[in-house]
Amino acid sequence: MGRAVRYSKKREAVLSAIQGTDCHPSAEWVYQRLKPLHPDLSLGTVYRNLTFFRENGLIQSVGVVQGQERFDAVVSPHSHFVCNCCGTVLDLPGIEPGTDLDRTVSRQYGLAVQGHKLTFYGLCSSCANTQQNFKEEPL
Amino acid sequence: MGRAVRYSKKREAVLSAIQGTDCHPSAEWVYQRLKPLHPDLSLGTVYRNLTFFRENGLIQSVGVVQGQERFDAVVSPHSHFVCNCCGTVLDLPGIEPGTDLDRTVSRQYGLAVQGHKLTFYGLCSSCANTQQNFKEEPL
DNA sequence: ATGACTGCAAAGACTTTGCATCTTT
DNA sequence: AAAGATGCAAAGTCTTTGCAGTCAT
Repeated sequence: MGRAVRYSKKREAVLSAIQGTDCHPSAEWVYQRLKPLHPDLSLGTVYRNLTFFRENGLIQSVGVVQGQERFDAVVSPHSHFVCNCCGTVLDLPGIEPGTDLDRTVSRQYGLAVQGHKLTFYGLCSSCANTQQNFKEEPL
Repeated sequence: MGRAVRYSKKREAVLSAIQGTDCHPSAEWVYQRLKPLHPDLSLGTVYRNLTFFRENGLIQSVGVVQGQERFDAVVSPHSHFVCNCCGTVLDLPGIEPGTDLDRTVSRQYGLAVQGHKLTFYGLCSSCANTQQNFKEEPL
């Protein structure tokens, strides 16, 4: 039988932190966020719990953005937008690739498809404005 | 004016290595591949050239797979499949999300979309067989 | 009591970078 | 000769892990 799982205040806090934000946080973000409330929290614990939650399907990875893995507490299918400039990650509800594309790929290529990620890249509004300013006031 | 770019044997070799395979290599793979032919090649040079090529649009990043960034010399739009078990990356030509989805996202969310990545995850044929064997012969 | 969870710090893995040297132009 | 490219090794980041102590059941 599988290993028993016990309650822990830190674990609960880590999950709440992720579920309570829409910024698709990194491990470091969660750590910084919880450190004031849990002064003895360690970064290792954050990593261990993120792995635990992902393996148990409570959160999913959005992928690695600018060197840091980002997580999402929303596990229902939806796409993301990543700002190439500041690394902000946004949800794009309603944006999905063609219907049942997983099955299409599975059949067409004979692969055991388990899921997919659709991620858009570009500049968020804020960074787009900054870039514009640079254009208007070249060095 | 921009900085001049000069020819270099190593740079050419790095690009050829990527263009000459469909395995979507990592920096380490390129390094190991070229080391016998260029005994004085350094890993730093591989990284510097990969960055150079990506910034100049000669290659693109497929994303980080099992901790290593993977590259693709095919920069025309196409999707990928990543094996969650062995990390193999496959091209999926012909698989694309809905027509002009970039523009749809751009309009619907007011974002400056520059592109997207559509990646499927699952088990490749080889790993799927292995998993099956495990099922058939449980511990 | 048992064994899961944690803090701490060391180790690991991947990537970047400073500087002297070599190469291209 | 000027400036870009490289080798080497050190440093930088992010993440994982071993171990002893703590906490939940």
